[in-house]
Amino acid sequence: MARQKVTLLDVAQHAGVSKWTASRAFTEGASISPSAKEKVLKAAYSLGYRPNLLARSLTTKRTNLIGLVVDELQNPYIFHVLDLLMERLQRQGMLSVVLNISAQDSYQRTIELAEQFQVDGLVFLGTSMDASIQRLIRHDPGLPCIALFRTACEEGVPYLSTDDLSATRSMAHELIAQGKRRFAYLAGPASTTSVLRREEGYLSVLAEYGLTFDQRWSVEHYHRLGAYETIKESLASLVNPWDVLLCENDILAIGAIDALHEQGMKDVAVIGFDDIDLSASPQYALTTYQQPTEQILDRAIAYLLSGEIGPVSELFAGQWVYRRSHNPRA
Amino acid sequence: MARQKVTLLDVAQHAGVSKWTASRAFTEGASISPSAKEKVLKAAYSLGYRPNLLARSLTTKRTNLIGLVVDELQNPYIFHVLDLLMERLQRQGMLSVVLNISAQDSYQRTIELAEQFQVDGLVFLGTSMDASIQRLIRHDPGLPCIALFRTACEEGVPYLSTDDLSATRSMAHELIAQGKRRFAYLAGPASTTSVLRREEGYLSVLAEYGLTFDQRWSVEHYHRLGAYETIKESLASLVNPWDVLLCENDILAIGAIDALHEQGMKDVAVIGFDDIDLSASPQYALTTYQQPTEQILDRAIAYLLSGEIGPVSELFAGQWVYRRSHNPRA
DNA sequence: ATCAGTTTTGCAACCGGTTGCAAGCCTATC
DNA sequence: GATAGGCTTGCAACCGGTTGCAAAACTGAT
Repeated sequence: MARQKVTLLDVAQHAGVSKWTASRAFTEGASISPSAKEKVLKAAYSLGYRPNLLARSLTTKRTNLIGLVVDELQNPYIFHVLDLLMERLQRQGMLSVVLNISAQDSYQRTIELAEQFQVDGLVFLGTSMDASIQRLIRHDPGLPCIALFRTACEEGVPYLSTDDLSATRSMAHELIAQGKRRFAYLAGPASTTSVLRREEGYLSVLAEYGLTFDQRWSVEHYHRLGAYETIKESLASLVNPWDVLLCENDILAIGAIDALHEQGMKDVAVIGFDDIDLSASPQYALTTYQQPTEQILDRAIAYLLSGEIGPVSELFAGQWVYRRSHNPRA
Repeated sequence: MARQKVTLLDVAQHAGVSKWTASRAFTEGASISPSAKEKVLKAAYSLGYRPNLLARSLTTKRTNLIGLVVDELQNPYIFHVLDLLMERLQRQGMLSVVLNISAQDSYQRTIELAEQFQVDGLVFLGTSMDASIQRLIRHDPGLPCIALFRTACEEGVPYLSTDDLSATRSMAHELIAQGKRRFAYLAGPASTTSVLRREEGYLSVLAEYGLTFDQRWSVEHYHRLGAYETIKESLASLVNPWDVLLCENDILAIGAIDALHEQGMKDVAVIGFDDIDLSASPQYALTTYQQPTEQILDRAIAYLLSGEIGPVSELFAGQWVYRRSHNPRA
């Protein structure tokens, strides 16, 4: 009935050594004779000993726990990243605790919770962040924090992200070169849109040609249905359609395509961002920007593990993936 | 620089009381005078004190950590469940650590890892399970374990799941009543298929009519692309198509529909299972079984929190959601 | 003012490990 | 055969909390 019945002391007694010697058997590079080590390990195995990592963390100050702060888990891309990140951390011997902001009332509370669990690092995954982050940094200067997949960032928190601005600018140039002139933009929730620079990228190029968005919507969640309904409603009262519908990310683009196809409007170009799995489906065949996910995750994990403070806050380049949606008549 | 700079002792000194009194200020229902409690709380606030939950767990034996063991995180439905579960646990003051079997070599190692982190409970999410689970149960009899969304289960581990068998049997009857006779079945990975009873449900009814599957495939992952390719390949050499394509879950059905539509085969009925968000899209309009997700999660959380050993291992009923795909010609 | 009864508080011990230190042992060298 | 030096080991103390117990303080009634 008693949880964690078998403790280090049990192992030590079973092996006929002191608990300190037993402890050393589990510490790599500790000074212990091969024979003692073998005795301890054998005793541990036969007793089914599981070291209590939490007790250990009390003295070592390392918990091997990384806090993953998420917000919009509706977005399939973020979910995919979460999966990859958790798996990689686990391969490095770390475990992830997931902190959902929407389950707590605020950032403040979420971070407090993470601190209480003594996480070794904190990753902000595609979330907006308010000023209370600052407080965290003050409290715990040794805690590596990093924000992923968001460009703008509060001072003090490094970020790793895609170069949204360059990506969208280059696409805008391309579309204009193809003769497109009437653009619409479908944005996500305001809090997140503000930390991406995709809209900015498109707009800045349009401005060079004296253009702007004919229409612009913002949906409350990164969710297919919201995008679908927004575009459907918009189409009902539309006189002449735009040439291109630019979307903040793929899941919105997919909802938009649902609405367009339902109305039989097959010649509006649709552009996404993320390159989620579904975008490759022949139903959608979405032209989109493939984020440099692996690169960003590799960099993030290196940062978390080494605690190295090197040149953080980098932008990485992905690439445009051209599918049918940007040129639907072809 | 020192992590966790401010400790309970600091707070106590700042408040002018002993650390034991300070400790009591944070324990609900402990015997402490209102004035002392106020002093401590004020000191804690001004110092930015964060109780070390891991240190606490040493004596209390509760970590408020729940291990979530996952396997196939490709499956959007499982991902959705994971999200819901994590959020609900967090609202109850518990945090989730996610353990991915594929990151560890085996179940054995995965469970060891969970034990080392002293989780208060273990949830197996839509995973297959081998006999090593037994060993876990032996080691730690007080640890609540529960398997979700899988019907068959090893002895000793309770499960909560959908009544797959009844669901698929009723659909089979219905389809046969509609005159369908030629069936095909698209299964997922063998390890998981075996713990679901969907195929069994369909087959058992077909057998009553002297029927069986004309064709049956198994794809290695619950992934759109695998299903798409399997069906696409199959269609290439197909002489006359089946009436109904039964799929183990929605994401496979969606891949299958991609392949069917691409070949212009619009009159094969497709049936899914799960009712993921995308199934409601007009592109797919998939007829599928809506799992009783909320019920199962409520029950699971009650079990984990209360440790109650009551009547576990229940099956819950969902409902069929009829959309275009089961009757595409209409 | 006294005393019993009830809070409130301080203390020691403990949870399951780790680590610096000093003592013990072994080996090697002269 | 003595001694220096390196390994191994036991010990005390500690990490940041909690808890049972007993002393202390307060309360109110006599």
